Amino acid sequence: MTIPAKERLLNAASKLFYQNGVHATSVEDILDEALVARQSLYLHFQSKDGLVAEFLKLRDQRWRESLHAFVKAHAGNPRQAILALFDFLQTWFSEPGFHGCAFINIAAEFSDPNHHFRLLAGEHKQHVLRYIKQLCHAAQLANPETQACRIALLMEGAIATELVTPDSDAAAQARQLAAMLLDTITLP
Amino acid sequence: MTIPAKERLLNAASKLFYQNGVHATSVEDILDEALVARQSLYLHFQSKDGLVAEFLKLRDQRWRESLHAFVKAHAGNPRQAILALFDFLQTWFSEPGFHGCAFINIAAEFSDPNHHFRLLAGEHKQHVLRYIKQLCHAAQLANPETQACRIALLMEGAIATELVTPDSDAAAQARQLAAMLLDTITLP
DNA sequence: GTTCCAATAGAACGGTTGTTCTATTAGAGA
DNA sequence: TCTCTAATAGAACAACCGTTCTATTGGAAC
Repeated sequence: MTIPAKERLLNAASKLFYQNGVHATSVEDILDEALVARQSLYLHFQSKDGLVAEFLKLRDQRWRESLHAFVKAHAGNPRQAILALFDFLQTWFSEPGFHGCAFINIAAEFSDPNHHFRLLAGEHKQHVLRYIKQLCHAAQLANPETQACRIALLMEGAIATELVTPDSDAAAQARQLAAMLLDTITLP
Repeated sequence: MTIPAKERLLNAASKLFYQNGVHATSVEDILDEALVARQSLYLHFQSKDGLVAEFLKLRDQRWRESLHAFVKAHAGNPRQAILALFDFLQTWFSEPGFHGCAFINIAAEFSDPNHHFRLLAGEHKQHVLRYIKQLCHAAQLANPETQACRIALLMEGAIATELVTPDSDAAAQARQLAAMLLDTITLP
């Protein structure tokens, strides 16, 4: 019935790490949010850093699952599937508490490219790119790998823009650019 | 001859804040980097936060000056001026110590959109966008304001992509997309 | 030479950080 | 009932945080 402490900890940490950043979130904050004893944290996780790593893995998993589900639900044809990526962004942006890409934010907070968190961020982006490549292949685009990189770049641009300029309708802007790209590619 | 303490402080703080983030940079770190006494910091700045604000203002000024100078030097015609934005990004990315956009990073570290740092970040992006709009007007593009937003989004996408995936040649990718956009706009 | 100001060194402040230790409690399975 | 496990409360830890205080130094302007 009651949610076990480990799960509550991970949920609380995920919320706070994403919302306020890793450095700005103290262990005390997490304990308060999760309503869990201090010792329980070190019983289930090695350290705060260990908890951060678990947060990133969970975030990667959940975010990509949401993306896949959304595209599957909103894709009539392969071309629409690619455009659905940007509709997904739009709904994501409108959610309360949106605070950009957790993995871009991690890269902003930790400068060493070889830091464990940074490697997890790189893996996340690789997984997303691989998925976009699948969609580009399915849409039978010319140079699908190149197009996938371009689509990914448009998504990154929308996410970053929405974070600093929330009233810019960045997802729709990026969607229009993607549509233009698809037209330019498929026409000749 | 010798650089005054205030300037050394601001330079050291700028380097460390940009490289490692605000939260990860301690006052002690700044003093060590600047070779300045502790009291001197509080003699020239109100607090660490005050120093952060000065860093952001200086960063905004210098970065935009570099951009303007580069475009002025590499722009044969108005269309080339727009593409030069992405050549500027490419040279920026190749500089040692590149660590993304300082203002995106600030937004990642501070969640409150009304925080002073966030407002400074918003102003920076507004200034850059205004400049891009000037270029789009000069190039006599249809719907220049809309095109400027798209160009800005492509730039954001390149910067974010380069941060997490340094081997992706993001600036060139974005430049190609911009060129396609300009062709699509100007042809009909 | 005296005054003035920028800059220095270094201790001290209260508060917070992540982590560990000790001891106790509640509930489920045997 | 006894045992095992998960979870709790709360003190304690050393280290670090941003900031302030006191006292001193060096050089330039007058």
